[in-house]
Amino acid sequence: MPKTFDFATAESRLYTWWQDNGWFKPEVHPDAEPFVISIPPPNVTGALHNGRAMFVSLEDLMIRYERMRGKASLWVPGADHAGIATQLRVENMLREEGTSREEVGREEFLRRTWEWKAKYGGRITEQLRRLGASCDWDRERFTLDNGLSRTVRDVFVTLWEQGLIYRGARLINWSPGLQTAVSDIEVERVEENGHLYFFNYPVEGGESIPVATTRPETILGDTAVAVHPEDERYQHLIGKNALVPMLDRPIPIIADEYVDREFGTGALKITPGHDPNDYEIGQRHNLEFINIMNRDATLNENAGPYAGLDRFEARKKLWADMDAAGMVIETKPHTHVVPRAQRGGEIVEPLISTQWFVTIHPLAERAIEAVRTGAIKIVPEHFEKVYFNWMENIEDWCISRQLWWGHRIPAWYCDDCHEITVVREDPTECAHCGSANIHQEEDVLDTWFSSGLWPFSTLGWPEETDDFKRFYPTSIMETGYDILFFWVARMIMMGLWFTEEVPFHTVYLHGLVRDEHGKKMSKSFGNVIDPIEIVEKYGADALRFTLLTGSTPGNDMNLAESRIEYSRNFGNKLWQMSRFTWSNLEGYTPRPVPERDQLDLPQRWILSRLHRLIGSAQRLFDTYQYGEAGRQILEFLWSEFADWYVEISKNALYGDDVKARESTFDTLVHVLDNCLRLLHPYIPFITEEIWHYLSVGDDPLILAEWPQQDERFLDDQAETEFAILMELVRGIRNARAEYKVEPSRRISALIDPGAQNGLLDSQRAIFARLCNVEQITLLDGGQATPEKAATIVAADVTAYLPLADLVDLDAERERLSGELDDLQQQIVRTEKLLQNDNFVSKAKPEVVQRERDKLDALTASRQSVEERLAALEG
RNA sequence: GGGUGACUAGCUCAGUUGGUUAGAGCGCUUCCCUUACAAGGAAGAAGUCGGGGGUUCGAGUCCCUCGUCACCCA
Repeated sequence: MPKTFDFATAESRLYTWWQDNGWFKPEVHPDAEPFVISIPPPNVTGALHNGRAMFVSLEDLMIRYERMRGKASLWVPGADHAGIATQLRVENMLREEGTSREEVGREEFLRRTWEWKAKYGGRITEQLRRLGASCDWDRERFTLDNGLSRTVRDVFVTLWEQGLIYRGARLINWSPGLQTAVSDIEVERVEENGHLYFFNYPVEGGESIPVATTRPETILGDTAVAVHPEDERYQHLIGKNALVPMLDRPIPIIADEYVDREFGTGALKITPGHDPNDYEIGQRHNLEFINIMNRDATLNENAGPYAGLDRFEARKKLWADMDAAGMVIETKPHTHVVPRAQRGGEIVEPLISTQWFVTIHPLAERAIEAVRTGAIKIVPEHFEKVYFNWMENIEDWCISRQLWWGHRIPAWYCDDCHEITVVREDPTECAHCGSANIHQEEDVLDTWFSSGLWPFSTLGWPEETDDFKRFYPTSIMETGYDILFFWVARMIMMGLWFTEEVPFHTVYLHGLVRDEHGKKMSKSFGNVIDPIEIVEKYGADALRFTLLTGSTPGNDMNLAESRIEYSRNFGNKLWQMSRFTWSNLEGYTPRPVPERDQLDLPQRWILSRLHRLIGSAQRLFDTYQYGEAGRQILEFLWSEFADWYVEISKNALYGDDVKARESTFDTLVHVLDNCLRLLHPYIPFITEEIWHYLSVGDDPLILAEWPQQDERFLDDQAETEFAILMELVRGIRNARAEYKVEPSRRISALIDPGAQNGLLDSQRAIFARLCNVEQITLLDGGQATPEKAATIVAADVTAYLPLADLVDLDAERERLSGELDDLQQQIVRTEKLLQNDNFVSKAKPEVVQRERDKLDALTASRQSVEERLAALEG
């Protein structure tokens, strides 16, 4: 074995080997129960960021784990076409060429986009591979490929036929820059500094009413002024008409409880055509809906003299004109929430526009029910509340986008009878009047419409394919909580509606990856950690292990490079302990561990600890607590196996006792064997590589069986006894450090073993190895103890280190009395506890027993310390 | 305004769904290149678990309340 693991060459070599052998495919376990994950499809435009590294790590962990458990594990990979993002990308390219989308036309634009996709679309999947993603690449899908497009079309037509899709005018979010509608959840609300504009709204008959607004240009679209019904200030005005400034259009003054009397002036201008809240009020009061804006955010003819002006110019001009007319009261600085497009970032305008919508309530009801009944479980559980809260307040979904890149809506307008024809196969004539004068809808569907079908569309639905029959419903949907609404909710709705089954039984949500101090990673902050750079510097395993053990389900994670370094170090540690074992393996043929009575104490101890670990890991895996499980495996390997057992094993390995050597090998190999299996889902590359060197099994590790706890190895006695040895070793090391005994200096010890005579007699060699105590004399009571000695007490065992030249009696007395205080304190607490009848009668018996045992050990130690102190006084 | 979560060592986080002197990494102090490992080993310092109240024999863990900070939806 090389001195260190060369991840740079090993990773690609192993990945290719796994894949070429078909081990990523569910067919490796042809008849087994399936375990299926559909990948959250990344954008074709995308690059690997830490969020994606997180889902790859988690999903690959789940897939590898279930594969090792013998399931037919299938991870379906793919990408989505990302309508807006991709279109922007190609439009930029065209702009650089000096042309534009409009200039080249729809057909050529699409040709160019596919070309772009062919060239760059593979980058993201290449990056997923670098992390070790064991996807079945033969089943890779793309939301715009033929099969999936077929599914999308089928679903659209079916919903139309069921009357659940309609075309109509509603208030939507319009992105003037992108020139398309976007859905509510594609809009980000950002708190920004703006102004609150106060002015006097003229009222017929010469009066006026003070009103405040953050967007003065919308005044031109006002169709009412509202006050609170109980607001005394404005009672007399209710029912009168106000006059829209500069337009003199009369609008009613109405009363509505929505109005907040405390905010601004307590009177609210109502613009139902350009504000979601006003839209509702407008519906309640049957107000007029006026649209004052064009698609490019200039004002239209409804804005009178301001028509043609850009929205922000209009704001200035109108305000100046109102000022000149004496209506302005004042402007104040004001922070308010501004809606911005998630892609592009410019201010989104709510406006009324004719779009395609899905009537969502019938779908949502089933989706709520599925989670309510537990047919779908969300991990962590508290997201179920978030889910319900959103689902119960859901609004119809605007699914049309004024883009070219996407699934074109399969609807044809008739130029003669003006009816709409929605069909599965491209029509040649109007379904209503038979006219051939028809033209197809220009709009495409929201990308999330196709993503919502992902778990079943990727498996071939609506065809009853073999894959669909075998692998649907899928098992777990693992993704970030930030797309619970965008995506997960929609998959649940669509899945239930169309397949009449839940698309997955569990939703596992991970948190966001932030920088070291919890700030969002962004290019402008310069705090982005690029996962590919990390993989190149530390290896994919280090990144995976950090992401997997550094987070708990649903919680955000702060990623620090020091953490990744530590994971890399752990990999190295694992490599080194394996290399140690490997280097001693010559001539050894692996075989099962001997029966317990053939094992020595350290072996019994480490095997007991190992099998406790396996049990604990299983419990954690069963409850999706992969992070905690990974941390425990590391903790075991590093601070129990390497620090104690590997050191102790050297006694046997370098000794002459052949039987002892062999059972030591058995133990070392057994522990590593099991831990490599446990760790494989976390750090697949290094574990597979070590597995080869140790040649413990014929199969590759990726197909090895997941470890099971063997209760025969659980050994309380060995753990208790070994704990005494550990305490003594630590005590001796501590005394050596305090008295500044040179590390290389071999010393001797006199030990009063109390009731542990056999234990200490048989384990003398441990002290030589672990704390350089070469010669041990066991006292049987009568002998005198050396005066100038450091004393170490563990339970009823007392060790004396005669260090005549170094031990200062005053210091020693101080050390011991400190220890005595400590013991005394604990004894008092434990005694009090045990004297409490309530505790003894109500606590679980094993808890009470544990306290009793503890008290015994403490009391024994106290006695030893007291005796020693007395001797030193004398 | 409605909802969700967080608050534990100087920093970043764990803590098995109540069991008894709270754990890790980084950082800090001291020592050690001992033939698996300096990407390492040994010893150590460091926390009234945000404040207050309650339930319980027992609370970092459950309940109430207050505070601060995030995020989501209006």
